[in-house]
Amino acid sequence: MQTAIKTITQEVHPELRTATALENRCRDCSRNKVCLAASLEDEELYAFDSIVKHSKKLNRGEFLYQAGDAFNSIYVIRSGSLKTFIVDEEGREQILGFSIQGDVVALDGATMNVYPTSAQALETTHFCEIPFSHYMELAVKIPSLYEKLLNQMSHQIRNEEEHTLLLGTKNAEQRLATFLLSFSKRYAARGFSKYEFNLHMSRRDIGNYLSTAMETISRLFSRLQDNGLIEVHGKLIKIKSLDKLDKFAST
Amino acid sequence: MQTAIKTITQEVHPELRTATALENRCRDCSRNKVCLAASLEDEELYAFDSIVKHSKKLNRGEFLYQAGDAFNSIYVIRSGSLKTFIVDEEGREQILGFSIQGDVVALDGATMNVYPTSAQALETTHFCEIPFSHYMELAVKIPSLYEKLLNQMSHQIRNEEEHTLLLGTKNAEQRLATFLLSFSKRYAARGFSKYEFNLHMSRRDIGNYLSTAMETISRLFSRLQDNGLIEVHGKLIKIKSLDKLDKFAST
DNA sequence: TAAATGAGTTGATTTAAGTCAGTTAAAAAT
DNA sequence: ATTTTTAACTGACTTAAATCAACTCATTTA
Repeated sequence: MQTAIKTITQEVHPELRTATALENRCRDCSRNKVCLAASLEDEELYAFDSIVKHSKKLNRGEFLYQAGDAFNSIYVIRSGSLKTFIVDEEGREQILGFSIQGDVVALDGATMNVYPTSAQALETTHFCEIPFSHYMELAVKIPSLYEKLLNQMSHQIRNEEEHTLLLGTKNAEQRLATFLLSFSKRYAARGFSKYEFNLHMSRRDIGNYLSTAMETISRLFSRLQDNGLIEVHGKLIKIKSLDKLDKFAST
Repeated sequence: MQTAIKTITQEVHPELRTATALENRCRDCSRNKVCLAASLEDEELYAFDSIVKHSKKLNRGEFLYQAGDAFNSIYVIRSGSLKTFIVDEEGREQILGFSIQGDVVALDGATMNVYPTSAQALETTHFCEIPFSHYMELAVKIPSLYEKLLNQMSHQIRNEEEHTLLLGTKNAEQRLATFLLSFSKRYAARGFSKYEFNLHMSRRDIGNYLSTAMETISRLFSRLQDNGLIEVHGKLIKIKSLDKLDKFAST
């Protein structure tokens, strides 16, 4: 089951993948429809472009920022993935979310002096960095930038609410099924397959996010597989029946 | 234990309490330092004032809005309290938070067509209503209004994150202790006693918010009381030792 | 290429908290 | 005031998931 079958799921859209090297300007970027730059006019896009640093890269395990670091920038993920987490007084880690391509991260730090949480790459990950003070200066001239940010933030609030709903109303199996469905939807929304994808985080991370012991996560993956709902090949997950998984998730 | 000793805790600041009837304008409002109106110049405050409806009132159990209602306004609580919650596909309710005086509510609906969650009064509660579209129009002229909103939203994100941390890393007793401490802090920040206050929500609601059965909440109140950390008189809670409660909460 | 380290899986056992049930206390309704 | 209804409390018992432990597989380092 641990056979390292490397999926090519992330590569079904070569124009997205290979574009990375070329896209040093927002106007050329294949993601400028979903990014904070979305729906800006030519001239506005040019101004926006000029405040963005386009080529930040992290390897697996490296931090984008850590709780306590001076807050300067927010980030948009161009490719790859990361986890955001918080550490309590006793040193216990709590994962708050997993961010993938197109997601804006560090919004919880906006309007604070330091990042309140940490963000760590789960694989090689490319970002655009947006210095927040520059963004806010530009927003005075282009109010739609304020609106984009508000939009992103209210969505982030919604995500946190859904996470709370997940933890509060569902048992471990339903939580895992919901987790898988949520990744399926997010990948689909980005043009990738909703039936197979890599979960780059560890089983421990999934368990932490779902408030469930790693061992239980492992057992549940096996059970879902035994029931024919999914196929598990290490980090590669194939969903055999979205419908059935959906029933498992809610009932 | 259930003796209905009505506390006067909420009334230690008569100027705050009695002000309600008089405060039909932001400039006269005792809360204009903490509200979205905070730090506006005279003229700006006047403009802001003109878009606000100041005298919305709900009785216990009445809804401020329900999930699915058309989104129009955000609200600031002038006095009283409410719970916000979400209902899942199966009809299970999940309480997301409790809001008290000075809190801004409905931010998760901003930038959506309908409220994604519901808000219900826990007692007689007074609000200012702020039509969102008017707010956004005014913000184009007064960019600091955008910043206030962003500020409120990032704080809301932080609150949700802390809630997730609470649910994910602490056992039932620590969760309840943390819950009490959080109310203590919030009341203190508003000029009320940090040692005694009314929890206007039911034990069931507390349990729901903390992902803990109502019966367990009841037992834990008794236990904390037996250990001399708090005194419980129905909904009135007196904290006997903040220090000890703090140790209970984190260790 | 062997050893070491870490991630993941599976089984056995324990436990924190849930559920069920009965009682008491407080509000609400008559 | 008295009854009815609802909320809160407490005890007995059950259970979902955690913990503990042993093992496998994969990846990294020597």
